[in-house]
Amino acid sequence: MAEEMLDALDRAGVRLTGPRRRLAALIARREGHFTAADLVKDVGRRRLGIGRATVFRLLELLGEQGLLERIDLPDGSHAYIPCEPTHHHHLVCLECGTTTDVGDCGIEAVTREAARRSGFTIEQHRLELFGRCPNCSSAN
Amino acid sequence: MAEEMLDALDRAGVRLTGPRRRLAALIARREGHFTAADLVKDVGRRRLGIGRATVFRLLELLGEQGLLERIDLPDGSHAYIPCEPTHHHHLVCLECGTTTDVGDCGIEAVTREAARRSGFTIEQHRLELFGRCPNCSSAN
DNA sequence: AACACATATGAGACAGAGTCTCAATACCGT
DNA sequence: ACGGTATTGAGACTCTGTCTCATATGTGTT
Repeated sequence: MAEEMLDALDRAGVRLTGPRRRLAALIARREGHFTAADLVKDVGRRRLGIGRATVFRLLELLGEQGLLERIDLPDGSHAYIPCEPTHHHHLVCLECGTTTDVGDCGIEAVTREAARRSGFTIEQHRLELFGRCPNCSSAN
Repeated sequence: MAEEMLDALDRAGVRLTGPRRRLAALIARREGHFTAADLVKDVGRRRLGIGRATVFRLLELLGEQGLLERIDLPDGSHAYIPCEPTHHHHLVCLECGTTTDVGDCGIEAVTREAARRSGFTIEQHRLELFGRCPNCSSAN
């Protein structure tokens, strides 16, 4: 997972620096979504001495490579989810933060229908699903 | 439109104060989506002397009444759209900012399918469509 | 029409997210 | 090992949104 990110960065032609390796490791060991602030806190807790700006810069880089996607939580804050660089949507557990990807579940048909009704040309869409994961639903 | 908002506020049992009336008028004359900052700027330009906090407070109130919905633009910033208080989704023109509502276009089926595949219990979803409105598409 | 009091207001402090600058550092091809 | 360039950390800065609190303003009652 951390390897995967570093490979992608290498392929993108950026340098594999110490801070980037350490951050990749931190991200890899996270589960579910996390915010930039979470990462910054991790950095502080482990006294890695990595600056805030560097954290944001890596998040942006990984986003560009499609290895991380930024989602908008229901409360309006931003979070990141590690994921494959293919088009898909996210299912976020509101209780434990776990996320799962779901591929195309017929959303294409929905956007086509919306385009037909409105006359709009649709260029991008965002679908986010929130609920409870199997664990949290049953634990209840 | 401004009337509609004021009626709703009245029904909600809040006071119809001067600042609220003036803000409702400002919102009513806007087209498409707008940000809190846009409104604050309007207030400043017209020297209405309405505080920032009051603007945010009214946006929240109108949101609670379902007359305004907050959406997340692709760039991560927040905007508001005046709309009817029924469940629906938004189509946002990336060029001129116009928005249109689309009702249920089959999204229910999509969420059911995602729930089946993942085992999640889905509680809420957010679908936002971005593209170009008929005008902007033809103007090209 | 005036009252009484809860609600709303504006100003500005505050908190948090994210960006920018810049001098110092560290990667990496040669 | 070297040199040029990309990257870094620190901290200033901007922007969004929230909070506090003393003051002002609606509104139901009289």
